[in-house]
Amino acid sequence: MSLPVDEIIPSFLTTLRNNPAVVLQAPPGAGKTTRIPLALLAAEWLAGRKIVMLEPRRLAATNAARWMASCLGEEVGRTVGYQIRFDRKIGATTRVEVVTEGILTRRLQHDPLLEGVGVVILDEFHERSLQADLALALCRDIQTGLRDDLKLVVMSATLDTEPVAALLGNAPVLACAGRSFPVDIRYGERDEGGESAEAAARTVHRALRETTGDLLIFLPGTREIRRCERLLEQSLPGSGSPLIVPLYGDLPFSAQERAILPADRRKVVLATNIAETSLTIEGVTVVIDSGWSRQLRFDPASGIERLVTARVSAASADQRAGRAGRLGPGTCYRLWTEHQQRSLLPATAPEILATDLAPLVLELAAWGISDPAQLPWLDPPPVSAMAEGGRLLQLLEALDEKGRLTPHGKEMATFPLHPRLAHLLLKARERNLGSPACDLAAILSERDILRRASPAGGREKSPSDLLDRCQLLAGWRAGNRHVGQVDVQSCQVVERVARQQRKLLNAEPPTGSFDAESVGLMLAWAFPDRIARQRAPGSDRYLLVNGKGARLSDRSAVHDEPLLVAVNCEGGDGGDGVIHLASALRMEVVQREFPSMLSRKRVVEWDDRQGRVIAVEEERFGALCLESRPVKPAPDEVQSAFVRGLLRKGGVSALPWTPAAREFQSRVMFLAREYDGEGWPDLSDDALRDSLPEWLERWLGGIKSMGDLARLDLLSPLRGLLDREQARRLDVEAPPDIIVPSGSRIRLHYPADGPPVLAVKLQELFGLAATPLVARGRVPVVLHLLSPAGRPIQVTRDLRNFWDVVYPEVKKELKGRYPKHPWPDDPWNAAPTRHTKKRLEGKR
DNA sequence: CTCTCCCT
Repeated sequence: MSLPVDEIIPSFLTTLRNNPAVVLQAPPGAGKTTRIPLALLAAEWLAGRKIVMLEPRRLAATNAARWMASCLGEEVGRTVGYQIRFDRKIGATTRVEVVTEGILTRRLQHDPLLEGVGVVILDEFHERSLQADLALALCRDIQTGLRDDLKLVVMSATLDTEPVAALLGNAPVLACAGRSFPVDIRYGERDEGGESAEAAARTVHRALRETTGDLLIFLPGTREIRRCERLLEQSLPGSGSPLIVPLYGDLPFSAQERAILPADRRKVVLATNIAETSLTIEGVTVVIDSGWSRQLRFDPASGIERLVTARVSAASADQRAGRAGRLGPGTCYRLWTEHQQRSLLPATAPEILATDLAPLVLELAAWGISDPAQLPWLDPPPVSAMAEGGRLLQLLEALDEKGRLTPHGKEMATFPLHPRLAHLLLKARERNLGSPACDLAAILSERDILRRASPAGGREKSPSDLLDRCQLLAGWRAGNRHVGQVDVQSCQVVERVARQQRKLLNAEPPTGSFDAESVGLMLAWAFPDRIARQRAPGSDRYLLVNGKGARLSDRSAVHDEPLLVAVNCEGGDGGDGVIHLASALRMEVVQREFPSMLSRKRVVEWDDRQGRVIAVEEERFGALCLESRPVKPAPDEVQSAFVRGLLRKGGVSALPWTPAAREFQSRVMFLAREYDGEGWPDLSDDALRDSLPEWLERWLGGIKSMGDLARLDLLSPLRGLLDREQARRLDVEAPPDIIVPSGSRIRLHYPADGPPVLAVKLQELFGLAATPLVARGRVPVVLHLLSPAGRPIQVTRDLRNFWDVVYPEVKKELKGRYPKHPWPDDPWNAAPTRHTKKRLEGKR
């Protein structure tokens, strides 16, 4: 059978012979995965050296190897073999080795010269997995270093090939056509927003009318799949209706098979991204794409990942649409508009830009590199995520304080596990906890063995979600049939991983006995940055070591633990994160196991609730306070804590202001305005707040509570802000009051801006011609002239003019309204008074 | 109101 790629094979072989690297761009169905390695097998210039091909998935690796072997009429493991985790079919005569990503990385680390290998092929490179990017960087490093005879082939379906060709020293690019059928793309008429399940269900009805063949619906996650499934079951008639089948990674194998294999009637498959690349479904001619998928985001600040529902990229949408054109012409309904299509990102961000890079930092350190700029990258690993990865590796003792690989880190790098779990195993070995650690690490690294089906609630409380799972695994191993809570398939996978680790660690066979304390300890080794302290007794809110907040999920069996390890923690959108899996941790264990991370801190603080200064010495673990005991504070500590508390509470307005103190303040502020630049202190509230410790602290001796403070005379500290000369001038130039002609002493009011105000009954000023002056005679006061009842009559700064012009006008009306008071025709020569006529006469 | 997918 001939395939499209056959046409370019001769030119591919000569180009690769003459160049160190070639980029091959070919869409799915071109036949590159099987034809290229077989073609190289015949190339004499390879002189019998091996061909290693990288595949992103195990199934793809074994299928490719089996197909090539059958093309040669051989069994797998003779000329063509493969190696994936737990399965190796490679013999002495094998020349084509198909391997998955982790295998290639281990092999490169173990054999950095790639002895006996002539070509490395990176298949499906457009998927841009972290491991593939790393493999390319390391292979190119080998090629430009010690092995200039090594050939590299990058095969890609949709990637724009220029950047990778440039990275490989302007490698030639060969392209060939694919073999797929046209797909009719039908855009939606409006933006469906986030309601993808509803929109998808409606479109299923439409597609069932308009098309034939099976339907594949892409939805972001299980929640939407379940919702869409319910909607369709309610709206489709029972008999003759199509088969509705969900498909996602957490489903047991048998349920996945039901979705993939042909059915006896029309089929509607509701799937996640799993159907985009990993699984191919027989008989699909119609695709409905919601346009959304769940994507992982990594927050370098907290080292925590979170899943978001985001728009797919244009490349992803094309890949999804292509799923309808494998058998014959197909149809794809896109639940977004043609207009929105233009705003899609061209491609999904490569994994290296969006994930935890601690494993990458360890691989690079093992390769002998501390600065990633020493290697070629299509997208350099982000500096912040690399730094966070380095910090974590230091916590895990894999790197020393200078970022160099330690012997412990070197051993960690040999384990097929995340560095957290490799560290857990090595620490556990020292403590004779090897076998339980292997179980724990296996559970943490594989899919959850606990069945998710049961709704929230109904689960027993437990000190540890992980202790529960370890015990369930032990029960399954012992053949307990009542373990309906576990997924048998997941247990088998976990057991295989655990067995591999026991072998690597030289650990005892599993005993099945676990205790909460050692599970907590082991988890604290692996997740020292996820230790969390309960905010208050009984609360489900926690504070993590890194200072971030998190809330215990209802799905966790852990409840009301003062200290725990937040093993699976999902970052929140600014607010609290969610802890999905947790394990209790004993205080003494932290104190014993992490002495270098503990610190003591004396805290003297104002406590609002108790209304007094409290002093404690805290034992801290990062941002967490593990223990605090009361201490006796020094007087100066109390005072500064008090001031800080005051400032927090409400600034200077929280001080015990009296009218006299406020008046003093405003008088000084008046003079400071009048004599700007002559050294008067700024007594505004803002300035007082900023200098609170300096001017108030020494007056706080013996004050321990708000009650004590209320008895403080604020005038004294405020007076302390003036020097002797200023105090003298204040009394003269901004007097608190003025004696008016009637003999009354009247308060002057000093407003925040403008001149002072004298509010006085006008009769008390009879005979006075000149407006009173302050500030060495510079500033006339503002007179608020009042009626006998204290009502305002006139505001003026020109008293003479008032008597001459205004008084004659208003006198008549005042006389009518206040007949008992004197209203002389000649105010210049009348006696000033605050009394009525009668009293004046009586007095006389 | 739950966790997309893949790999040593």
